[in-house]
Amino acid sequence: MVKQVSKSPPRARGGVPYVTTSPAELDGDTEQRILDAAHTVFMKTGTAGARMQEIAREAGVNSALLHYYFRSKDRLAEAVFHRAAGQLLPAVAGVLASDRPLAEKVRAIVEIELDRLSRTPYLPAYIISELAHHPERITHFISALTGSQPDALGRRLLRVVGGQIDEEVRARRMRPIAPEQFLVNLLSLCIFPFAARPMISAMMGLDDKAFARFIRERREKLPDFFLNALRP
Amino acid sequence: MVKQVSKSPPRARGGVPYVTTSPAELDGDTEQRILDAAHTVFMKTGTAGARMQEIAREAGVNSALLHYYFRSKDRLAEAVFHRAAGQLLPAVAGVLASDRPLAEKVRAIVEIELDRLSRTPYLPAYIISELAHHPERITHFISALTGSQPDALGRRLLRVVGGQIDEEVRARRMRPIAPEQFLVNLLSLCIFPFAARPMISAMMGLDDKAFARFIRERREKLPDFFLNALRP
DNA sequence: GTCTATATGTTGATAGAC
DNA sequence: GTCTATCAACATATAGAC
Repeated sequence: MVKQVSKSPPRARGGVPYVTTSPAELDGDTEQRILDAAHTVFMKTGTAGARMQEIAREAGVNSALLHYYFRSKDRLAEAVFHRAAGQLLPAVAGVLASDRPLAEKVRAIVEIELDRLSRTPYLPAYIISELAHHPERITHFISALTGSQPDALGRRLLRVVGGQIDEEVRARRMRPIAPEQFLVNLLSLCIFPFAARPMISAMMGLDDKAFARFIRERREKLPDFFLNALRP
Repeated sequence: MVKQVSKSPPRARGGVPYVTTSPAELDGDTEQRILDAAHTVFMKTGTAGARMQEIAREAGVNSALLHYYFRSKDRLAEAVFHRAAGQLLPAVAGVLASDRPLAEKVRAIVEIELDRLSRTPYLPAYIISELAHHPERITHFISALTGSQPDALGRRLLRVVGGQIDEEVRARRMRPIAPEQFLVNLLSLCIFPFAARPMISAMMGLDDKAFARFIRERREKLPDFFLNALRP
């Protein structure tokens, strides 16, 4: 029942120099292949619905190897989630924390996020679903977003953006809005269409191509929509 | 393997007159209690993660009864999803289809949706997660939304709203926007905060109370934000 | 590191008494 | 309609050979 905590993972990846690509390394080493396979399967079925067997098949290895590298399904799930979480927002956080003008930030975020999500469209649904069923993974989500404590980053971003909003308001270039609402509005408009894609596509009768077109139009029009909302 | 299709469900609910509340009916009849319990459990764990046993416990009955009423876990999941899907959007669809002025529709939808979701905050994550893992349930989602064919309702709404937008644009009261973008923007702003609640709460350090306050502020400010975005 | 074989525990589902 | 008892099918995880 109680497992020894440190049947240490086979090796820490990273600093091995001068390794002439070994046979296993040809298409990425095994651990990486497993992680990728797990990512694919978890994405499609959700962690609870996924079978270790299928992940092994997808990775082209035996299922015992998954346990050799990741010890348990739950830890594998954590690893995958952690990596996935690192793809949703850190670029956005970087832009927000910078000292560029607010309007420029909005344009940059819309572009960055819509481009990224176009490449990994299932990411939002996966993250949302995972967080709904495993609230304890919020920690992973945050730490994937940054190295700092849970809400330290959030607070910093709110302060920075809040400051910029105040400036704009004082200069009569913007109507007041709470920075929390500002951020949630922006993220909602970027992320939700992907999270709710099946719904949206079905309701409006969009096939894959039409959806892509819809997103391209969005990428172009959304920044103005958002910025107009804040004109005084 | 092949199951006879029609070991018909025990009875069709609905038209039984003059039934002096039988003992079982006192706190809702059994089928209803099971459905409610399943709703709760599926919501929390997701369908794949849920256990029939736990649903039975939650309903206060034996797990064999679940199969008596719903035949299989999958059918129970369908029933729950169908009912849940009917809570997310039909009120919105009703407002959109009406002949009220566009601005009024926006205000009504924000209020209706935020009020409803405040009462059932896990609904969006559940629907999103379920649709991501079971694309085949889109049909249920749509038919729960209306009696009509898959995208018939969507098309009608787009036509109505599109017409109203055109009017407003011609009268120079609104800047042009595709009705698809209009609707997705509105729904994004209403629904996403609930779907991504754990993320948002963690990043901004909101407890339950602060989140509720956040939503109340949103209910008040969102309509103007949205309508301002479309000023010419 | 990677495989085969297997232990161990759940889980959805059914049979049959009441 | 509701319960008890039980089955058959998996799924996760480990042992141990190579």
